[in-house]
Amino acid sequence: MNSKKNVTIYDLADELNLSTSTISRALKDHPSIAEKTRRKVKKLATSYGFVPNSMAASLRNKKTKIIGVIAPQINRPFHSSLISGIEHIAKASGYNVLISQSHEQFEIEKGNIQAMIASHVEGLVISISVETKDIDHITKLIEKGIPVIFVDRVPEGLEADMVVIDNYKAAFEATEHLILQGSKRIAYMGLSDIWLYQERLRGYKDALKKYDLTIAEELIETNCLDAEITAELTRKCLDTKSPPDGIFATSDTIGVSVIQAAKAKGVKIPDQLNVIGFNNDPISRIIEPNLSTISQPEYDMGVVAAQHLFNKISEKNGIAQSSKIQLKTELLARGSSLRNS
Amino acid sequence: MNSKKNVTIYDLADELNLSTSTISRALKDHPSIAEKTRRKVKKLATSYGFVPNSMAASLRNKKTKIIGVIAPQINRPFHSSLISGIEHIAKASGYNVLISQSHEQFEIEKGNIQAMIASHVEGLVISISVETKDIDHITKLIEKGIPVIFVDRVPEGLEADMVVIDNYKAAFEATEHLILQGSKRIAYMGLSDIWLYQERLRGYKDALKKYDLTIAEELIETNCLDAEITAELTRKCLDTKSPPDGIFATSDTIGVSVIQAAKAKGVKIPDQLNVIGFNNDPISRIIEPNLSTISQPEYDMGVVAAQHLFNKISEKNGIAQSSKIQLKTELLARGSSLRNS
DNA sequence: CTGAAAGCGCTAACAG
DNA sequence: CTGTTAGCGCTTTCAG
Repeated sequence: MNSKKNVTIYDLADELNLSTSTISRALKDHPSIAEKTRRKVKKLATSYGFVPNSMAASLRNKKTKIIGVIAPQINRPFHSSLISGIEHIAKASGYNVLISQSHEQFEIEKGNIQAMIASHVEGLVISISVETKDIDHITKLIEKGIPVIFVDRVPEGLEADMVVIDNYKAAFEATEHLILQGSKRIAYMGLSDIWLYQERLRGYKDALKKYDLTIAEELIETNCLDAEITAELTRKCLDTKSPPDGIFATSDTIGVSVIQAAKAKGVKIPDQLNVIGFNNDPISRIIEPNLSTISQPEYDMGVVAAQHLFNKISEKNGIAQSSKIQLKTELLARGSSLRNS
Repeated sequence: MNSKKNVTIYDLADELNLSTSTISRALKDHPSIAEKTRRKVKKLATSYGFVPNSMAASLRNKKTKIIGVIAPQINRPFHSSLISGIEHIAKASGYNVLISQSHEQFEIEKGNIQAMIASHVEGLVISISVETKDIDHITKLIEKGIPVIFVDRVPEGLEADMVVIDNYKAAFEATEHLILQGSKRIAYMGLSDIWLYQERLRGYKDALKKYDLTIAEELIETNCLDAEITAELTRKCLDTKSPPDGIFATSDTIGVSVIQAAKAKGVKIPDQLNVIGFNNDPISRIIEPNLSTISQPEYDMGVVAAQHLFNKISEKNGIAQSSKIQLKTELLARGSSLRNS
């Protein structure tokens, strides 16, 4: 099966009557090697199809050229694009990317992190699960000197490196947009279990306050777990005595369910109900009317997170100065919220 | 920064006045170690927070407990679900997953494979890029004894392990479905550059033949590269003297563009035009009318591919018997193709 | 500019 | 049941 055994620097050394140190140096362009020798070595190496054994190198240098990514779930548009961005930068820097998903479960997340450190990743990009409140398992990593960058789903109130958007501001703007389009009674439909959603909820409320609109608790639904539930909650909401004329949904998935449920009841969008979502998922451009949304630069968030991580990795001196990078979102006004004026 | 240096089995051995071999054995439940010693060792190990250095172990055993996945692009519903399935099984087997994307480019794919073998993955799951015709770089791997499983995008005419669907049959059934719904003149809109699409094209043609319908070359579009082009081609197609009354699209993305373009022209779907897509993407359930489609078990394809790979990895004796696993697809008939009878 | 030698941390004969 | 020993392949002082 294994036809030719792997060639090592010993084989090259023998062949050229040089020492392994010289081979090693020549291969990585060490300045103190004669140009001639270097070429000779490299030529032989390629002709032998020599591939350095990274495990041996890792064992010496404690560098694996691998970074890890832990996401709640990789088959979701947002996260897969995020990972795509990370992978892109990593490869450009000669790194490979190890990926695992927590499936939104705390225990799995902990296990994944263990597995990652067992694989000696040089750094980690983490988007925490909804269940993750206690982050000792992560702070321990950081103390141990392994660079960690949080992205999107960041833990509450921790001084750490992170790449995020301004969820408060984005939600504020989304809500304000509905108001400017004429909505007077706006509902919030989504979740609130993690910090990012709490920020959106806060932004929503503050926008209402700014325009002296009432914050009606009965119009705040924080339990939109799936399409079915969302549809049900939408119906309930629209059936109240004073139904909303605007809805801020914390995701496009939810926004789309809202539109579908509303349309099924004969509610005209946007004439009777303005809707805006969040994420700029592909589905937002398919639903009719097209769903207005907040677009997040998910791919770029991955890119920036990876770049940031590599900075941390290279600056060994690291005076552990933690920074928070905030990327811009964009409000995309589409049919679901643009009233014909 | 690095507070406590990593503990090694030497530290444990010293502490307990045992040899490193005993520690090593105790830790992995080697049968020939006294129950008592084993417990003692394990207890100390956990109390020290000992984490075995996988690089050292790898260097000895040539096992990294890492598999690689190469996909054209990870931020697409199909591939991200596929990867999700692979990751799931890998973790269950104690493996980590290294991921990279070829961005549909042959050279990048080659580079990724190099990087993977440099990271000493124990096996690979590959979905090749559209550009990949020559697969020497991969057969070389296989000869070298590294197990490879192809999935979905498989190279043409190679005896290798693969997990696929029956693209011919699925396309045949999709086309037949349109015929049974009353379509007499059916167009093919999609691509044809890789084998998988050629199979779909073949299935489409054979279905037409079976029902004695003419295969009109002017109704076969194999260049639907993006939404814009697809819309344009759809318009062109519908403007011909004898326009189609049915369209088989090789992906839901294309199918959705077709529907949008047709609706914009005032063509009634499904009354005047039946449409069916492929993949069961989320968007297929958002477009109106909902797009009929062929659902592929992408997550399961990942699961099966990973299981298959682990089989290959464990059976070192490997009489390299290559197998092709075919998973079932399902035709989901929805509004875009169901004529009110 | 090149070589000798030690060692990264773990494993597995082989020998008690 | 436990210990001795010799590496896995590479890097890196320290000496020339």
